[in-house]
Amino acid sequence: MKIVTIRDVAKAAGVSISTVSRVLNERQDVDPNTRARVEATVRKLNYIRNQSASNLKQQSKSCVGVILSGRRNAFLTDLAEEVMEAGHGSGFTFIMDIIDEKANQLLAARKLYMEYRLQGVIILGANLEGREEEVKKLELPQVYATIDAGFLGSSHISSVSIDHHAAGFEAASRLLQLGHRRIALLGYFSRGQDSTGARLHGAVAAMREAGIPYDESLFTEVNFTMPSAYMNVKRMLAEGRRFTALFAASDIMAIGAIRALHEQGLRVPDDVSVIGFDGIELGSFLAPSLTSVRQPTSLIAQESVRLMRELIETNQSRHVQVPYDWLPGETTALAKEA
Amino acid sequence: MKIVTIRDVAKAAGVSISTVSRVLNERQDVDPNTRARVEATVRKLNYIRNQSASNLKQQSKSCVGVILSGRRNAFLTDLAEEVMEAGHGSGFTFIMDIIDEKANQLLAARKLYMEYRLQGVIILGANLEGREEEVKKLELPQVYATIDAGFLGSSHISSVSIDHHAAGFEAASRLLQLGHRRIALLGYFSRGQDSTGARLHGAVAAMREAGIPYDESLFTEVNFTMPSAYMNVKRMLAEGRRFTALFAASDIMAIGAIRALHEQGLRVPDDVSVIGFDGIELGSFLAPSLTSVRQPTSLIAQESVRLMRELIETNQSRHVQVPYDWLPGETTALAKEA
DNA sequence: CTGAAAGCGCTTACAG
DNA sequence: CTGAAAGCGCTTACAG
Repeated sequence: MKIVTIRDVAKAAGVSISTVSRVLNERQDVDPNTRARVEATVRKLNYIRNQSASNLKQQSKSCVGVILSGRRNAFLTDLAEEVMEAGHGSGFTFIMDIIDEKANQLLAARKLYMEYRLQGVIILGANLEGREEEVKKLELPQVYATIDAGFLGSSHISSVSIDHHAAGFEAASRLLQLGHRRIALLGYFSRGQDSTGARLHGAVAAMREAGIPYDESLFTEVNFTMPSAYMNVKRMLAEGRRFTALFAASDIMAIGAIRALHEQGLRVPDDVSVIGFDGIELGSFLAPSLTSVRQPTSLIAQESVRLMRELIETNQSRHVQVPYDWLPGETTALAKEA
Repeated sequence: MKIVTIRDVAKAAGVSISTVSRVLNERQDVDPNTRARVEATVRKLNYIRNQSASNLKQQSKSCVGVILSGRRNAFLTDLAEEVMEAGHGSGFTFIMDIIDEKANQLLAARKLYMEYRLQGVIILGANLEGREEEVKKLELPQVYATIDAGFLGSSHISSVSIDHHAAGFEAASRLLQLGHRRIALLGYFSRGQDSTGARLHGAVAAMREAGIPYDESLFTEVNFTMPSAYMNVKRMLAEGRRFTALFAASDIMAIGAIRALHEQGLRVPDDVSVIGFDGIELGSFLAPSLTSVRQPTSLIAQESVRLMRELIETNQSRHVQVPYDWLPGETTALAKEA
């Protein structure tokens, strides 16, 4: 395939490459007639700009990196899509890097920044636990989506998230109101500086308020995949650890858990109530549909883009909290004992 | 953040940038001592190569594009991941473009090719129906995964796929053996040059062989999303179009269909048997688990990479067929009437 | 409003 | 085995 360069376009249109470049970059200081002629030539020759060459020079372009931790996390991939959509509308160009869930997001962000000369990086679903110093040393505009990074106190870092602790508190409260006393918890159980830990800590707080002490035997550590949730719940059941309700820190984990319950002959919600987290599309198409806590994907995406713009244009750091929704479903019911 | 360039590395290591470049590109004509010194400097300075600059020059690099049609298609996103994995091991660099399901893959391929000076493009989940000319005009090495592009007879095009027609035939045969006579079909119904059409045509052929003529009222056109399958099956049921089995051209569609059946009070598989297609991970975690036809993701991924290599290195075009697996599940049962 | 020229950070013949 | 130099295709002050 013949490669058409800006030089070919310039020659064919009878102008200099500077002028073609101006037209391509939609600068206003071009004569309308010239512009029209160049545009026609671009179309006729099927010219497509070489991104590498363009990026090499153009440092001021609003090219932003998006780090997606874990491609299997339906919530995050949805969020990534919405971020790109929200950004395209307002002139951002994105370059996305999908990394392993367990990979270091900060290293990935740094690498992407260097490789493509970005203006900043939006990091989806990060775990900042114990990485305060590392994050602060990364001196580039960062926006963390789904986690509150305010505690870092960094001037080049913004974030947008729901109140994970409150959401976890609400989920557990709903189960308590239905009469459940033995509630299993699925997820990571960190100190709570990350979103997942905060959800579980919130749930534990609700239980404690209801006079139910934390029962370690009802917690099982699970990474954010269906197989992991499935295996761990299966093991819990095999070990005779019984419960009438289960709160999973993600919908995907809830699905794996439900399968394990199903194989054990336990029915959802008749024998065990289940609440997930995130509110992914799939949840509402399951039978029974999944009860969950919805994170407002579009809103988080829009805020991420807005925060990135503020960080780039006015050097302003903010930490935004957005509301979550309770998502009623068919996997929760009154506890049998009640 | 300070940006470290190849010049900085050269200065710090006391060599020329040519030498640094040689080390970075793992050329063999470098003194071991010099190499070690440069590598140490690279690490010390945390140098990361500017991809734009590198790509601008280096046309011979094995950079391959991957076009993913539709991010919501779990099978294709899995496949994409496996392709990148298979390729990294063998020295390919990938640049992925996720486009809308309805967007033109060929335009996307061309654009990606021009923007990044690729060696070729791997296209996942394409529909070639009625685009023979357009595809052939795209004079760049193309590998189509999941569809047989042999009919194009193009020397710069290879492909790898299962026999979709046979797979569809088998799915329907299984339902027929279970005594089903009224079998609903979900998907696109094209002339059969695309994978989805072939699956449905295969199913129809099986039914015809069993003496069951094609009943248009049992077919519903659905795009590859859960909501679309859900809505359309809901409509079928509302219109009183009854069936005892359903074959969906993808697992995702099967899930949407099952939800519609559930809401109508029809139980799966007691009242309606369901077979999906693809064999995505989620299927086996549903309760009941989804009966399906598995496309061998890893194998398709590996073949795609191998075919691309052959196309680039030896200019050799091939069309490979890989086997599919029958994936037994819990959504199929004997027809009630039987 | 337009063009000639410098330069972005690399890679790669070429010469030694 | 190593370095100086040309050049990849663009963008962007600068001058007019």
